[in-house]
Amino acid sequence: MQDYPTQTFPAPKRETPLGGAHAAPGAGLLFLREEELRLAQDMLFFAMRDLNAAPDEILAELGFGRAHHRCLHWVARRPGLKVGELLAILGITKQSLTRVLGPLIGEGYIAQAPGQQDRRQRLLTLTEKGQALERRLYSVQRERLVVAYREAGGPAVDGFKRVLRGLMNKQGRDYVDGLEHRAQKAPRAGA
Amino acid sequence: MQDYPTQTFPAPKRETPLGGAHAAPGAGLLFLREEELRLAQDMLFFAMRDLNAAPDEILAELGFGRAHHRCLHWVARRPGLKVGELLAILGITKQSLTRVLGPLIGEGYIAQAPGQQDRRQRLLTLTEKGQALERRLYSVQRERLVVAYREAGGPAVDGFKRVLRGLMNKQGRDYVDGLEHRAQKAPRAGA
DNA sequence: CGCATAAGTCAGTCATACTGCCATAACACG
DNA sequence: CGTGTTATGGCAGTATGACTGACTTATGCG
Repeated sequence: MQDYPTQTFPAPKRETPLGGAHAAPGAGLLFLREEELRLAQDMLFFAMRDLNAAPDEILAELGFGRAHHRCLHWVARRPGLKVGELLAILGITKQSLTRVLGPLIGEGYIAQAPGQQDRRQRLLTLTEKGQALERRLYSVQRERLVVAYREAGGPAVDGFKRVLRGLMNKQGRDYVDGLEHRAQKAPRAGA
Repeated sequence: MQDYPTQTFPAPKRETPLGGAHAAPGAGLLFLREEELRLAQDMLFFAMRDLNAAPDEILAELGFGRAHHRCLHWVARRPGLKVGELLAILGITKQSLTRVLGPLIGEGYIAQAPGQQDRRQRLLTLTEKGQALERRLYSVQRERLVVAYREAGGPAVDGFKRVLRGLMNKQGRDYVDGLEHRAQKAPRAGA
């Protein structure tokens, strides 16, 4: 892993000579100003960088990378996932997936089973070893998520999810909507 | 770029045999249940994947990648940024940065100028060409952000930022707090 | 003057993506 | 039953973005 300095670099300059371009669209919708959208980019960058740092360390010890984490995560989330479905979720090519999935299967983290209706399919599940690793990776991210969620509070979490949902394509929305439906919770993101 | 199918894969299984582990921590804090935190991971994955898709296409045409986008973004955000500061933000090594920054400077997207107080420093700024590209990249992400923000509404955006802030390390928080302070807005995330 | 700092550079490695092409097994339909 | 399609797996080659370690140059500072 990489130990980038925790150094607090000097406060931002804010001389951006671009500030006035699409600056104030709706007056009432201040959160649509350029500066707010730029801030969203900044924050997403920092959040993803810092959220992935801890899992990356664990993965590096085992000779794995983020791609392996993504595989483990999605197989954990959807046991019995087909290879083709995993490809559609990850948005990578079959060959790229093979190089990640191969070692995970070879080292006994993920198991394959032929589909019952369609025996061409290889349904993916986590072995006990795979579950152990995936839970370990989850739990270090969990710590950070719990702190952030608890500090922010329920309504903020709700807003967080509403915005994230809006950033996704239909595929992702269908997935999360399906989850919420199954969980029979109060619908929070009105389609 | 990659054209993953918009295919809506079948609804999730939800047989996860792990559901009961840390399932219900606080009763009143339902958003801290395992399923909620897993959902956060899912949604962040989809949101980042889909938010980056459009810029990736533009970058690919020019022979660049996401790393170049990150450079352009941060130089746009903080004109006159020092190389060392950029390294601290990106969290990569000098050598990795060189390979990204080199072509951007060589092809005239980013310019360097010696620091006035300290002439060892190379202060980074966007050239006009660089500004044009960066704004093009920004604007395609902007579309998606605007839709998400507008659909979600102001309070949701506020919650979105609160949670993201909680996911960051101190470095990022100092940065965004500095921005908010400079913008003299009502403080929303109590430190 | 001597050490520290900011930045650049060289050489080698690794992980993760890509493309194109081919193989195998199983399903599906006329 | 045969042909075409689908699901998966594999090989060869390439590019990007990350890494480590060691070295150089220019500058700042005590």
